[in-house]
Amino acid sequence: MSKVNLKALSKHLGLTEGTISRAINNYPDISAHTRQRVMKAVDELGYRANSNARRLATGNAECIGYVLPWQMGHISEPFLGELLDGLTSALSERQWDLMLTISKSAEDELAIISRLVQSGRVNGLVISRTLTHDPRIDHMIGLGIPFVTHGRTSKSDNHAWFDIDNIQAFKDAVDHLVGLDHEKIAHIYGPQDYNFAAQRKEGYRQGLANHGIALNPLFEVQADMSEKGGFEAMQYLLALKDLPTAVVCVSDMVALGVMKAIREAGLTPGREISVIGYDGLPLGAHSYPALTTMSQPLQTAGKRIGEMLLGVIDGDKPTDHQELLQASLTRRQSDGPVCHP
Amino acid sequence: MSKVNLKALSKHLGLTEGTISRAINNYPDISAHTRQRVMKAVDELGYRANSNARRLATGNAECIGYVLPWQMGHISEPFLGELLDGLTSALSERQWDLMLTISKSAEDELAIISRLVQSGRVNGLVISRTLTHDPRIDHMIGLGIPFVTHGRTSKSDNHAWFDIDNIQAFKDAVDHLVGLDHEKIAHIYGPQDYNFAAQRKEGYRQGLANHGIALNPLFEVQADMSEKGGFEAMQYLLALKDLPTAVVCVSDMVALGVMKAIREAGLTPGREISVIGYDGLPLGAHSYPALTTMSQPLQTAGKRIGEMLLGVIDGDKPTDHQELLQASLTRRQSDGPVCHP
DNA sequence: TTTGACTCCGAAAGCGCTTTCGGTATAGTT
DNA sequence: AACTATACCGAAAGCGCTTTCGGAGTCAAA
Repeated sequence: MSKVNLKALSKHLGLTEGTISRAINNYPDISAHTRQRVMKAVDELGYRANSNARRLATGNAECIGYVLPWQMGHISEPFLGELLDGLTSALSERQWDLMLTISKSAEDELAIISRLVQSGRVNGLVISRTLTHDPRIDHMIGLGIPFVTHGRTSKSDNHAWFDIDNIQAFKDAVDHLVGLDHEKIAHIYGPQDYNFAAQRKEGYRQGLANHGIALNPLFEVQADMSEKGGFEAMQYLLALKDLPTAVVCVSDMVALGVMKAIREAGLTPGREISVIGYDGLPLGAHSYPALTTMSQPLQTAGKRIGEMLLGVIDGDKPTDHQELLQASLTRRQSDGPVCHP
Repeated sequence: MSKVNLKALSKHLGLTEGTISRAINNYPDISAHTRQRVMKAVDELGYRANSNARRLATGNAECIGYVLPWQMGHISEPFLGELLDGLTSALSERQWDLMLTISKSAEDELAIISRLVQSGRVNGLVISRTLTHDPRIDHMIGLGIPFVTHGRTSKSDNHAWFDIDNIQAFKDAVDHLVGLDHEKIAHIYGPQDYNFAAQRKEGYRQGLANHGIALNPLFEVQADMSEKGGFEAMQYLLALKDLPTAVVCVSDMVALGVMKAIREAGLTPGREISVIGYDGLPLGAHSYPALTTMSQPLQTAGKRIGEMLLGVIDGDKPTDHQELLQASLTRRQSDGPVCHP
């Protein structure tokens, strides 16, 4: 079975390749009768336009790229699936493709972006895990490629982004704990070059300040974004003379490690020490105890990001596509009132 | 800044486009001197070949597709990240791309495969979560596209695949439990149209048979591949008059739900009822209690699959790329000797 | 000097599609 | 009846690259 291309169709129908192309692409200068004939032949012969030829002729890749940071294979697990699901569903309506790349280093990442863009492989990009000062953004602006970031940076006024209100989320978490009479509230935060980690820490501090609670420097401890990181950070906290009665964690994964450390110290999360996570992973419902967490609307994030990017590619002003969503408290069993021994 | 393409380079260097192309692509009929000149200009002008033109001319997409089953956004989270990481790292050596698609239904999935292949977007495919009778395989064979499956089917002799020895893994799990004097061993299995789920159930049964333990039909219960599924399945088991003393689960996620059900029944996983999972997720180390599990070598799976696919695309016999790896027991705290009250 | 063998590059034909432009047939006007 | 307008399709250029082929030079061997 030889390739069924326009030439074959042309021979089969006795029409020019150009005419067939216009018929398929709904040009107005094709009669209804001819268009039907063409479509029938397309079905029968199983014709499908060669993407690469089409892309070359139109200069449109019909494809967007998602560049994942290196070392994110682990920390991203929670939202990677959801995000990809949303992204592809947004793209599928136009039959566009999603190209996925994973960088091995920061420089590598810029190189990948250049390659993707300059070789015409994609006409839009999505990046995640934005840094407070993110070189990727200037790089993409310099390349003139449409893009949407998942997360803001310290100055995100001039491009499209999707983000969760991290500051508010952690203020809310602190509010909730204060409402349970907690005052000795610790925070396990992530690497501060990640903007979301910086924002969450800021939200924690603002939350304390709102209630006139003085910041205890010993109660702020940094951790890797993993269960192990949380476990080790909590061990540090547990070694303090004056223990916190609550801990807000930068992520659910970290919180799981935190709870393990608490259990191993012979204490019970949610009783002696309350724990609040962030992400709202379904997983947290089955930990011990079930994790109270700030849930972010991940299911829609990917889809919205995809739609926003398509909008920017279509020529919308990037600044018209900036969306801030709120997280919400999902209360389970890892929080409780202060335990007065 | 106008586009820097071969024509621009040609004008700049006073060489023909064809000559420049051959110089860049290391044709032997280009003098060292000329090649240096060309490479220098390439660097200076920042030339990068247009992928779509190149793909059209060569008929090579330099891209492979990974088609994820619908509804897998959830169940795949554990290995999705790892697998993608491995896949892309295998591809990056050749500068190939990875195209990701997520189907919305089974028919949709076949349609996506057809589209990707017939439009020349990819020259190879990877599929995961193979079914016992998997229509995708015949479909891909019919299309004549190189592919590698992650997981076998009931008859996988004629194509390339990568798989874990599920039967052996679950025999090993049963062996381990029998070694701890367990006899009343239950199995929570996944949907049997998934081949891996069928294999694991078979391994469980063989394990019992090897030790002369009669199969108790009440001890086999099906669950969705999620924490929730495991939770509900275990609730069913806990309602039996004669409780099992151990449960082997089709996956770690299921096992987490199982342990929660056990805890809520006032029992302790690893004491009254041992629990063994499958996957070896790092996450399991921080559950309560830490989950004993059969670990599969996920870190290399993606990379091997990528390498195998490239081999098949290069013309290797698909049957030369079949790889079966063994899982290994990662013992933590959710298993223990039989508890005689 | 002629011949042969190389070396190196130019010329040109594609890859399969899109899109503009122009031309013929038909319909609609006066 | 002649003229303008409209509907519809053919012709051809072009997207940017690859690859084959042949030919002009060079050099050594005969």
